[in-house]
Amino acid sequence: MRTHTCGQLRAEQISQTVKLCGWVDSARDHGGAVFLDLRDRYGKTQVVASPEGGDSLVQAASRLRSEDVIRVVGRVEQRPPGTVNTKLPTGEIEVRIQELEVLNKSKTAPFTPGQADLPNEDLRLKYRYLDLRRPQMQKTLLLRSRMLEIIRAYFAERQFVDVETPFLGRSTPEGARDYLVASRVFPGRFYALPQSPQLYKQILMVAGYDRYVQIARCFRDEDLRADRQPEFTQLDLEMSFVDAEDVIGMIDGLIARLAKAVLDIDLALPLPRMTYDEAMARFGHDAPDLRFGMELVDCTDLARVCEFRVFRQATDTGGYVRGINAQGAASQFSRKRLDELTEYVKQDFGARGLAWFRVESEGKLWSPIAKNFPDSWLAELAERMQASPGDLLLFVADRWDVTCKALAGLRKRLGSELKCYDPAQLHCSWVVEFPMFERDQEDERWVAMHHPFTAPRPQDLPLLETEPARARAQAYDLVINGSEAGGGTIRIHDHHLQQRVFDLLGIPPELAEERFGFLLDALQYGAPPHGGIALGIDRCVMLFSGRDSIRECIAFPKTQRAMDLMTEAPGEVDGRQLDELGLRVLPMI
RNA sequence: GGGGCCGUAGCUCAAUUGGUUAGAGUACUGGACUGUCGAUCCAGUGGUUGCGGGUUCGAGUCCCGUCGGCCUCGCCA
Repeated sequence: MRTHTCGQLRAEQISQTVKLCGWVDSARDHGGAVFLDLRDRYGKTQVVASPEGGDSLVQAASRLRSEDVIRVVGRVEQRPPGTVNTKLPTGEIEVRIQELEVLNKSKTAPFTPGQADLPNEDLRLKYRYLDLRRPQMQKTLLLRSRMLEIIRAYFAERQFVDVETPFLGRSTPEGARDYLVASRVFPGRFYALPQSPQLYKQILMVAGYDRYVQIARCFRDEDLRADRQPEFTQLDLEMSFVDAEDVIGMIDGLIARLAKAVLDIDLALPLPRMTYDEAMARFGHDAPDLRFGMELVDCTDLARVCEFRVFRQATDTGGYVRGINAQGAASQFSRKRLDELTEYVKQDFGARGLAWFRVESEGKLWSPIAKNFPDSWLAELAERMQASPGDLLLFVADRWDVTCKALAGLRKRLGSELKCYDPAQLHCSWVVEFPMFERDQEDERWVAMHHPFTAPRPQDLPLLETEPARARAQAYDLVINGSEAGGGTIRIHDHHLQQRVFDLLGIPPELAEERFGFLLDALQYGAPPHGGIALGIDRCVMLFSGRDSIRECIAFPKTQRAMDLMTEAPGEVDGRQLDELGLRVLPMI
């Protein structure tokens, strides 16, 4: 039907007769001549209907509207002097229409790809096919496609085996909420869609496929966020006879290749590392944004010797007083905005409050609470915070975890609002040596921080039963611009150690046997040492393309309530389907 | 489950302290125009202000509820 695409024609094709197909992007009707911008995913080309082609041609062209699909046959011509469009790669030429065929007339669209203002997101999602016509969306999906191409090539070159694992598996006791699929053959029994192919890839290691890779779809029935969708794509891989360094090195190479190919950025390897403890101390977060400073400063020792009731109450009960210095920000934060920040740390992180000081000329600290402190103490605080005139100091006095969350939240918010970094910059690093376990506040038990198959550091083995809180895992997270882009661990390959960890997590042997019996069995049949990692592909595309929502990087994403506005999934089903599955829907109260 | 923002013409938005007939741009329809490229010019159509209730002489505006979208805490091994 066509000889060229709409982004292809240049001066070299002048005087050739060509056939183009595409969507009418815009039409400019001058009565005598009609100019049309014809669009496809490759670009735009101006095609012209003029009286030389006949009155009926001009009439037909004047009836065309945005998003009509047409085919034209015509001659490529040099544009007259002064009418070259330098904004278009094809702007030097135009196609003089000889034949015009309307392949499909479009209804007037609720919005068009060319319009200046982006419509609301719900409308974009309902008419996703229109939204996906926008060059911006096409650019992002093409970038995603290219990244996947590079990833597949990278691992193919390194003898990785691509193995597909089941979608229909069984529910796991820990982790995220599962999406369930009812079994027809076994009424009352359910498959679970995979949260990740974790167990299968470990089994593949036991089976001797010592380098496994898969671009795997994963499902988690949890609440959504700007960077979280209920179904998402992971680059999942696993390797045998490796340690953490081997896996990290493998991913270093991949990230560097992607950065070079996609953004033309040369990343220095190896990517920087930081331990979990250091990340929490310096940034209050296990995925710190290292594009800017504003590090957390511990002032607990100073607080302990002051008389200010709020600080003393925190330190006397084993809490901490930590702060950040928003350099030069004092004048930008009115009383009202500081109240907003206070409300933010209270509401979002459960902090009891926010103490703040403005650094005045001569370096004196001013604050409504300053009268609670002697000048010498304030001077010491200013020095600790490396305060300069014009700075804004913010402090949270609370439990360790609250100071972490609140200050990390403030740091992220202020870093963005104060433009502390170049949004186009790409900063990749690793956070390593995560704790093996964390305390479940409600149930008063230990839960695996990563997952229950994570191997502790060999030197921490004795701590498992004595001081589980201090045991560190052979775990590593890839952090890009303050986002967790992926994470992995070296796995337990010893059956006895796996049992010990299950015991510690309070998973009874019978339950472990029921849920993971096949893995525990497999570990006894010659399981090699192994480990791996999974990267969130959607998130990586988001970070590499500089978008701020994962939905912009997924062709057909779901809303915050996990609905697909185009297909209106989830939908109701026929009573007969429920009968076959032995299911009955209860009325919701 | 909690907190916040938003919902006005097909679309993007405006509408003074609660005050006359809810406006603009764009799209759409009709007309003019042979060099535009966000074409231009003229005219026109288009509204249950998401929905329901309340307060008021009077509600797009205030209050309550509800539906939908977004951000976020919890949650996400």
